[in-house]
Amino acid sequence: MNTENARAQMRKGVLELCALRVLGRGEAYASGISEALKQADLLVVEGTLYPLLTRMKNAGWLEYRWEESKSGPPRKYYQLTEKGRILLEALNSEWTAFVDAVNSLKNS
Amino acid sequence: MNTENARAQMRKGVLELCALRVLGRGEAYASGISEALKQADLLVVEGTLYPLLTRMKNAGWLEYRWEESKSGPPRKYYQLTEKGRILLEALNSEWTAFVDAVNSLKNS
DNA sequence: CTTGGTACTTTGTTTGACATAGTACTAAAA
DNA sequence: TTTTAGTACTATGTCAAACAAAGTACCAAG
Repeated sequence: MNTENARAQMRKGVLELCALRVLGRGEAYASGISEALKQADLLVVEGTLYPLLTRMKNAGWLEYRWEESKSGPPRKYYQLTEKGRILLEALNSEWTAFVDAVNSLKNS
Repeated sequence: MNTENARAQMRKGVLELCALRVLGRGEAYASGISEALKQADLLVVEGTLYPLLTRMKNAGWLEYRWEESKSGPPRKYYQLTEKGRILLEALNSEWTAFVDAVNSLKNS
């Protein structure tokens, strides 16, 4: 096992939070979100991101609109719903508590 | 979806790190590790912890010795191997980088 | 009208946590 | 002695979700 694998494992647990955080900045489409995660060294592949967005949309956290593109097929621009915004706040709190919990194991 | 579920998801990605951190303090057996994780609000169930320890032992990160108990069957006391200690250091670094990465998504 | 690039979709595989039941050992109660 | 309760470890099956890979659709440039 390499540590690359370890980061992949860690990533899994917070993918939703990460995607929501990106969308918290404003609407975006899949490739844009993917790009933002890549910038943060939290790369995910298509086969993960698209189903994730669909799940979150079905859960009522996101909604989308189609927008034409000059360089290819139309894009689905996602944005947070009110419900999604509330969830994001809750997940942010969870994340902080979680990080503290893991860090508390470090010593002693 | 409740946020309790969210924490469960987050937990999954770092279970190995958490178990290794507990063992970094000194040898321990399954119930002791479970107790330590519970203290940190990172509870895992038997069906998760035992297979995890076995996987890590098979990977060469842990070894164990049997010790008799006055109140029940003998216990497997696990401890880090040299390989496990090196991995723990690497995972600690990964963890820090990972937390930074997720936090970098928070604003802008 | 074919080629290349982009965007989204679909299907199958794999991994690992979890639930549950089962085995084994000890000590104390009936 | 036999039964019961508590503790520790093991084994089996299920499920969710990330991932891999192939497919569909749209556009523009050659």
